[in-house]
Amino acid sequence: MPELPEVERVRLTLAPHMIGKVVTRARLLRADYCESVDERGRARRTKPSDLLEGATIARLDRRGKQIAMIAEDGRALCFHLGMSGQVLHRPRGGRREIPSDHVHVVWTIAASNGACDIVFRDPRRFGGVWTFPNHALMLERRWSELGPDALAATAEDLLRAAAGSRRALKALLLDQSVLAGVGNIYADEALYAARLAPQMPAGELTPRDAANLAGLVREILARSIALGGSSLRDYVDAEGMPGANTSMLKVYGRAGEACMGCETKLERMVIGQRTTVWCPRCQAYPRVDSSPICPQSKSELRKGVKQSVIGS
DNA sequence: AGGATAGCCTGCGGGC
DNA sequence: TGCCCGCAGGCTATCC
Repeated sequence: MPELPEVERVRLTLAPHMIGKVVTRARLLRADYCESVDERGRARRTKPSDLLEGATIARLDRRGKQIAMIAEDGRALCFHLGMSGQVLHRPRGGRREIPSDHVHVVWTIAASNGACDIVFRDPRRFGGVWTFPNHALMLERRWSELGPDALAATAEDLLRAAAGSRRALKALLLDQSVLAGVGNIYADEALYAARLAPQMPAGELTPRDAANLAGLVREILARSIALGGSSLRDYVDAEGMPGANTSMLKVYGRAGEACMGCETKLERMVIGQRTTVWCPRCQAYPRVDSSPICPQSKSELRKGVKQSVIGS
């Protein structure tokens, strides 16, 4: 389930194969997987040039769970991996096996040390690709609705959205217009670390809670990036490598098991159509002053980050 | 208008 | 062995 850390790993592992390189060929194998617009923003059939054929890639950007490819001549596209999307680097003549089913886009990249393909596959097709004649139109059409990137989450971002709101705190964290990049896994993990109940009305968030929660969101995401992301089912980066953050998860996927802090059986509930796992004691609501200590101190988080090397 | 809900889509594991 | 069902969930459209 690619969320911000997994998407960032894809961006980081894709970058050396694409930045400064020329796209010699771009193929869309499934027409309905990509939407394109002309200079006036009107929908049109996708052409290879829309998918950056002939362009030199200037940079790869990311906002939340979306990645953008920006060409030197201004053309731009962005994509979302949805639930099952993968963007894989395949060297020409290489031995690396890539499943050939569910492939929707293939970019061929020229390089002095040999050509390669960048293969976008997405079995469940919850993801997609959107192309634009210029970067500004991409920002306007696709990224303007997104909140600040969750790696830079602040207490103010949360408090602004939470003010007067009765929606569940977890639903707020999952709202991409509040913070871009948090998904079901990291929402549960951050709320557990912050000892806040997922069903708590967002409007009850105090400035102190918000500061703590924002800091934990940043640190949990940063640590996961450093560890290569969380591989639950089929997530791998562009080099086909799974992530090692899965073993760091304290509540996600552990319903019915014991809380690592207090041994209480973790409960499962549904919030906003999403499975939510939480500790009814550590994350008590209404709050209880004498709740036990859960093992997710900031020092422990920092240790996890420092022990890993963040790629550039 | 904020907030909740259906629907998209495939693969997989459990139960029979 | 094989089939059916439930479940996984990011996002958009739609409804209340």
